[in-house]
Amino acid sequence: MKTLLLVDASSYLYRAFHALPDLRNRHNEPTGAIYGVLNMLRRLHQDYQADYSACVFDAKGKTFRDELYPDYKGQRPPMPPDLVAQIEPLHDTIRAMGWPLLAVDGVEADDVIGTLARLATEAGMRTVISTGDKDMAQLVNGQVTLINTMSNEKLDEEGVARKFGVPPARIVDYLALVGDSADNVPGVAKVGPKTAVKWLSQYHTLDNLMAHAREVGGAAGENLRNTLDWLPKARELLTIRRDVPLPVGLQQLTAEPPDNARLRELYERLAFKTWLRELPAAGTGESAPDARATRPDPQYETILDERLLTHWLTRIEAAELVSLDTETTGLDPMRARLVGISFAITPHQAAYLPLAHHYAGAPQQLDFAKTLERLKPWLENPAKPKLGQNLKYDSHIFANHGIALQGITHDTLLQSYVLESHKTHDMDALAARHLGIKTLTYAEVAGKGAKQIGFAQVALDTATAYAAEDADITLQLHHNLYPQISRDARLDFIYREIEVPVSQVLFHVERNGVLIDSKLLANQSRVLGEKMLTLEQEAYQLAGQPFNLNSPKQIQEILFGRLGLPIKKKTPGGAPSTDEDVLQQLALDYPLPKILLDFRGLSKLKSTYTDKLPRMVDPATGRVHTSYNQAVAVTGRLASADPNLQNIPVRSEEGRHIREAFIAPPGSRIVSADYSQIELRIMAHLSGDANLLRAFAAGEDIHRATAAEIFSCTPLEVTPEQRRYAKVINFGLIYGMSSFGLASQLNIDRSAAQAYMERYFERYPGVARYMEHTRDMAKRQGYVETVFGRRLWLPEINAASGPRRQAAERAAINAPMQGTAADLIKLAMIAVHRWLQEEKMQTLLVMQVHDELVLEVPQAELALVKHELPRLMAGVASLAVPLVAEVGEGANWEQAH
DNA sequence: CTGCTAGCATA
DNA sequence: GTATGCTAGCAGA
Repeated sequence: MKTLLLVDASSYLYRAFHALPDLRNRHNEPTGAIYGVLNMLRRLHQDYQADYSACVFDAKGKTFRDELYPDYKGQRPPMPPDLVAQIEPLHDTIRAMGWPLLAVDGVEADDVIGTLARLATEAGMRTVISTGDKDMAQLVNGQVTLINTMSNEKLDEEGVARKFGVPPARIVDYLALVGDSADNVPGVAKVGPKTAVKWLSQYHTLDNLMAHAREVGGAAGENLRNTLDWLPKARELLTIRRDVPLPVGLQQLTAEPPDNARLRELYERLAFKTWLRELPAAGTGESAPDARATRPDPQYETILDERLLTHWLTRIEAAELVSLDTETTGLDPMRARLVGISFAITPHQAAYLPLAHHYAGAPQQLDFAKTLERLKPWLENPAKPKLGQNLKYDSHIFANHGIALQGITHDTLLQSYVLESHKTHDMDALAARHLGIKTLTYAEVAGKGAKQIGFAQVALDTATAYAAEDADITLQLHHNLYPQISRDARLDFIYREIEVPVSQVLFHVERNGVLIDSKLLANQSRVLGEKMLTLEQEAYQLAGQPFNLNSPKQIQEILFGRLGLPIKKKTPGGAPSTDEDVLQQLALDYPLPKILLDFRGLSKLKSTYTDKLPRMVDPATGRVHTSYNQAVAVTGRLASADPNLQNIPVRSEEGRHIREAFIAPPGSRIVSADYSQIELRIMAHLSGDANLLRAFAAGEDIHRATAAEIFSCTPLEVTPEQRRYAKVINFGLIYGMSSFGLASQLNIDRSAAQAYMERYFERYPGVARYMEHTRDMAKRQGYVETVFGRRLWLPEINAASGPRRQAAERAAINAPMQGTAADLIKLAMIAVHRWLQEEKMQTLLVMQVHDELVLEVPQAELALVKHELPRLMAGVASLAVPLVAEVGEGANWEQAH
């Protein structure tokens, strides 16, 4: 008779987490629960030589029980972050051990086990279920037994009857009467095991007991009669399903041989030293004491002759996926030149192709131009899949040499970002985190600081060790990370349909650059400088001495020391603050603060923008090329740097002049389109609030509509002041604001702010519910999601520190809205870029500013773009509210608004 | 030369 | 109250 071994891993996970000491590895990551579950699996593996086996986990997602009974598992506290953190590595290890692992979305582990046990019984197999959960007793029959690996208790039919007092077939009836506090399913009040067993032995079944409920005496009988409506539902909740659809059949539940290399990596990372020693050492057959020796020696070669180049080219051409990395002369993507290229096709094997190393005694290298020509067809072939770490950068490098890199299929930077946007994604960190490998750092091969040398000056053997490792590690990371993405359809969408394609779009946007009127900015700099000089003199007069108006420290000495002005607030460092808010308050009573405010405003404009932007013009293209960081913002937004084009002034009159310097070349115009009220619309969609949805559907002025609700008047009666209040409240909601924050923003007292917020939530109850729900989800699972399934992790959501936790709660409220907006505009960028390419248009996408796209449009395409752009932007998704994009056009960015 | 703080520009 | 990046000043190399 064949045996199926089923492990109710989720039930052990919790128990191991609470039962075992807080073990940690050297990165201070928790490992105790992993250890406990693995230990149990190893024992089971020894005790039962099963023909088929599966380790079953609960998967995420609501199940039919949540639908049936919203309070299901309601009392259960959210999973502690230290436990959440252990799930991934545990899954990885179990897979590496060769166990079939099942986690079926929307189905609890119990139901997966119930269904498999039925299938096995029908196939004439014996089933052993390893569980710590008494509910499973209902599955026991002549062929199905339970084993509690922690207490070593075994239960067959007789054992169940002995332990519970009822046979397996009556366990569900028994549980319905007694209730299950762990799942928050109530039973009959005052009825415990004793009464339940007594009733069931007298009436045999729950149905029969209910039919004769009238006859049952005592207070418990009364309670029984009061619970008659509930009991069938309780029974349904507690009944383990045996008929759920499963993605695999019994035949697939055969153990694989262990992947010892992977186990070695995992045990090293988890610091399970004993088990590590038990592993057969790679190749040598002897045990390996330390981390380095346990991995196969990587084979890295340097390509210096035609024969080896041909060999690698042949392999690359045939490979399903090639990991690729460039080494360059610098970090500026528009200007850096190629020094060498590395490739990897299988883990632990890689090659470095040096092309431009220049140092005394450098070996002869293959001809730069000829070699690139040989590589070019493969590099430019979209049908040859490529993998890299931030291939947007490598695309620029190749573009600098006239090569258009195509076939970008995977990017580990983006994989890590999609999985864990809140962490860092540099390769050294990824290798340490996911592979337990300490990689060579750039500083180790090229030095740091002033003494750093260019990569072209790095000796070839060192260069090979570094460059080949990068390609190799990237490949290994891909094997580790991508499976984690692909098993979740929504994450896979974010990665494949948003991040990977948008990276290509950003490459083009960066390369396009934007035209700047440097003369205009120089003029503005001169004017600003003159004004600043005047203000400076006035400030010296008022202070009675000269001082540096750019130094908060000196300002603080003058204002609060020499002049004795009142201190309004302190900086986090404890010094008296001189920020805008403080100076504005002081300006009401004193002249100097106003001067300082004006000076600061001008100084910021001059140093950050009018002086800086002309210096950022690329001499080769005559344009400014920003660089979009696609993997820093935890919410999914882009970040622009070198220079930052996402914080060009717009609010002040002088500031807006700077936008006049963002121009189009003769014959073209600047077109800008921005999403209208995107985050509030997303809030309406996410919350489903009827009132908010209606206002957007009707195309109302949303702040006016809000004001009308809060102040109980018609929209027409709303005063400008009331509308301003409503606008502050609407924005505050997006930021997860408290009444305290609202009060300080509106300069009103806290109780008034509280009253406004209460009034708001009265009028928009769906929004209130949504905020509650979001906080709750964040605490439960440690992350929140955008509409498209991007995960936004909140590591501090269950922090012990009150302020930190509250900050995380506010971030949790904001993240789905900011993140969904980011998803939408990324989709829009992809759609717009695709359209421009397909139609072979001359129009260039030149900037993205969170909810706005800026394009440079030749006169001939102007009408078409102005018509199509807002349509494409509005059409990327259909939410419960209409998306609206507003388009403008002008000779410069300022006019286009 | 590097790293930190304060302050401030945007969505 | 959310999310970023950049500047100047300043302290310790």
